[in-house]
Amino acid sequence: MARLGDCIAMMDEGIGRVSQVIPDMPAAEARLTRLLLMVGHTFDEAVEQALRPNKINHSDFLTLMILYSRPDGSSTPGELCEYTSQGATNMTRIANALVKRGLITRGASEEDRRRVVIRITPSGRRFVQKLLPPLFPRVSAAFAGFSDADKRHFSRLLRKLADNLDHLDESPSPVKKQP
Amino acid sequence: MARLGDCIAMMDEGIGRVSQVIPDMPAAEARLTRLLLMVGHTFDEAVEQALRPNKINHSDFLTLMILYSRPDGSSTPGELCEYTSQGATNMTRIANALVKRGLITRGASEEDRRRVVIRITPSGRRFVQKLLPPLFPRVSAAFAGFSDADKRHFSRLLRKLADNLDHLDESPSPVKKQP
DNA sequence: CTAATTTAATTCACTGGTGAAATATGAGTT
DNA sequence: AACTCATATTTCACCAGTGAATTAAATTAG
Repeated sequence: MARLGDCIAMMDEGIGRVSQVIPDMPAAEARLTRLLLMVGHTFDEAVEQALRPNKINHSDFLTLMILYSRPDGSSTPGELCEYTSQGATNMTRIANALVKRGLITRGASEEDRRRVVIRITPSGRRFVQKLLPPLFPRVSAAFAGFSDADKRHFSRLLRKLADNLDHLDESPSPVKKQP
Repeated sequence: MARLGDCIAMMDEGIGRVSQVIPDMPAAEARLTRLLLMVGHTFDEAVEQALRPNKINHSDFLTLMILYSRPDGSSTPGELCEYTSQGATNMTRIANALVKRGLITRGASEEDRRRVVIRITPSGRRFVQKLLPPLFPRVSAAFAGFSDADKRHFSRLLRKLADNLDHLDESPSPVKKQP
């Protein structure tokens, strides 16, 4: 597989050429978008690869981590869908897989019988505690050479992007409401 | 679907709680990793959504864009795999789809008859030229509020991350080779 | 020159994820 | 209470992407 640096160099040149043919393209923003997508995708792959020895995939792991991080260790499919950005369909599959491995339990809710309550098991907690520490060195290595200021800036810029994305579809011309 | 800002808030709290149980976790880096993955994923979705009216998906579009950006408008499946981070299997499917729509042609290479030469067609070029401009406002909007310095910093940090990722698996302890 | 190895692309079987429809419960209205 | 309407989850059919095996051509070794 090509190194990411080579892909980026190639993308830089490509956008340079395209922006000569189509001059009103926002080339700087297009570069940043491609850059973000490429780095994000590679990060994703790296996580998937790090999890593979544990025979768990990223979305199953993320779901389990959310349960682990909850004070009461429980949630519902609907809520997990929201926070994992997964569709309900896929959450059913994820829950099936985690139940089969004994990492979570699935039970009916008392208050609202449409709801299903998902809860991490002791075995699930042990699994997380065993799985996490080996990931730490790679997580740290990914940000090697980042100063504290770099980390703050990066965090700020990503959060700003998130905010922009949240408002992308509302008010294409955000004229202030007339009072 | 939950707003990204809510997912981020929830992630922040979750990592806070987990890092109390597992104190040697690199919490700042874990936060940045999750942030990057979440924003990257949402960007991906936004692109996919913007492309949907044109009945083309992200990887098919990316492949076509690479061809479009080439001076000679041609490449090979192997090369496209490298630069799109797609497997060869999937590139076969992508090429099939684009050929069927008449956006590219597929022919045998003269020099190396194992190779297949893929070339964008005039119709493919028109398709790209028609498709791109409507994307520009959203691309710009995603980076609303980014100063030029912000963009430079963001670019620098992403490229640094890319470089780190390229070296993640080589030399976990980068001791200089003994001469 | 022939045999063994490597490289490029494809095919096949499978995993992961999505949209639309089905099922079941809860909530609001008259 | 009976009738909508909305919500939560699951099922079904399909699209997208991957690893292993296959085919064919080029390269290297003997």
